[in-house]
Amino acid sequence: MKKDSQFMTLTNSEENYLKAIYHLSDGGKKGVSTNDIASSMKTKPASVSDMLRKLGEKEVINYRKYYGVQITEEGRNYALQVIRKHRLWEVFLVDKLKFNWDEVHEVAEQLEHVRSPLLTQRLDEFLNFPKFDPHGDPIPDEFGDVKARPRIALNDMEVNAAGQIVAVKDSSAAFLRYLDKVGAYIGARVKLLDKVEFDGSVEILVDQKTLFMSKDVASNILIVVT
Amino acid sequence: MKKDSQFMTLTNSEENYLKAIYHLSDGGKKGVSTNDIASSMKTKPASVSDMLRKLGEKEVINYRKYYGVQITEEGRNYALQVIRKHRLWEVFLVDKLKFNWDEVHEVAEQLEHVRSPLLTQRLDEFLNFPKFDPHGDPIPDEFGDVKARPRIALNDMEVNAAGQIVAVKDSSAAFLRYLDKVGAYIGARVKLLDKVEFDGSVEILVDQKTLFMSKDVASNILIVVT
DNA sequence: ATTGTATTTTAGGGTTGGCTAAAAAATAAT
DNA sequence: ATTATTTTTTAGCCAACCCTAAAATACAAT
Repeated sequence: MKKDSQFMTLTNSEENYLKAIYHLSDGGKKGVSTNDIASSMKTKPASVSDMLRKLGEKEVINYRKYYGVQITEEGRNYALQVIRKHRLWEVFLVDKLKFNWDEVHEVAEQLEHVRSPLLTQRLDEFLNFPKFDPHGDPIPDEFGDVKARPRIALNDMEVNAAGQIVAVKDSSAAFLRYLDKVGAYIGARVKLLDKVEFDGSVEILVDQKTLFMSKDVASNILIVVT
Repeated sequence: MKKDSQFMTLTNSEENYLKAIYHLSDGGKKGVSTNDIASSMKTKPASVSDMLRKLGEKEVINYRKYYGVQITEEGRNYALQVIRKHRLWEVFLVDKLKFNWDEVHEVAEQLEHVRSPLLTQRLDEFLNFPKFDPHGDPIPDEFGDVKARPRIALNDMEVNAAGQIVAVKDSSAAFLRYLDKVGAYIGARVKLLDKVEFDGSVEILVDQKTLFMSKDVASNILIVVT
């Protein structure tokens, strides 16, 4: 049952699953597991299996029973349009309605499902074609293209600048263990409190704690300043 | 099963039914029929019966089988809040996103169901607490109170002013037949094209046609200028 | 008052999306 | 390699909301 992606419509629930699958695969083309989807959506694996069958029939994912799923080209485009709407609404809520950046998620989860291409286009225009949302995440354009986020090494941040950890250069087990121990996981928000001239080490605030980090370590952590 | 109206939540579908019932009863306290609800919602009477039972259990309507339904105090308040959201979004779409006034309904039908008291409040603020929507309908405030629309007789309109027929003073059958014949039903949009000094008669545009109307007739038609 | 018509409700069924419990398949452990 | 464990799927059930067909009730007409 092939439907052209231009005219296909998914239910809100299907859109939410697709979004979750998109986020869990995150660039990497490896499959996503049923359990991961279930826990990220706060639902049960049995419900996920059911939904994967449906999404597979609609060809927005490739589904092989007992193995993970991969999102298809159509699926990715569809997901990106939902994400586009979500992030545009977040910008609206923060910039125009004076919401705090941590109050917007739940409301945007509802607004992202409103179906009106004209609305999305006009909202984009009204907000002056923003490229990033209030969390620093990029807003896909109408074709699904995203602007690469300008990423810098943690030790290249300005003092008092804040941002989000988006990647690490060194991915040795020891390094990742260290990051995990101090709470510096991918996605964590960090603030650079001070730079030590002498050895280039930095004092940062991460996961509600302040700590010192050597220049060596800091230079391997990539940040998006927001 | 009594639920306090402050904390009760209805599904989107239940909200739509309640809104339809509210609009069909329109001030008058007489009951609304199952068939009327069905045709106004483009659904079948059997589906309506089912829903009425549910809405009755939730005490937003008084339901007696085989007789009409009446909306309760709680129901009316709930409906007014949905209508409030609908009309605020219409103002947003027209004033901020440059939609035409006849393009907004479908989108507002979706936006009216977004659940976030903070969003509604901030939107109201952002729009500068509008009292009427782009169609001239009043926007209930957070307590459900609506500002009475300033209504004037058709022949008291300014030349080139446009508005909507909201009521008639004379409701004799002959008069109503005449109105029906010329397409001047309640809710119709009219534009006053010219006034004849000599006899006080008016030239108007209604239902895509221009016609002359005596002062006597025009003075019995009440308009809200928009 | 009885009959006929229109309205409304009930009965039964379909779809979507969730659940639990049990079966099946894949993966890990010995 | 076989067994144990984890993961995933199937089977069966429930609730919301819609439908059609048939039964029940109300209303109108004689």
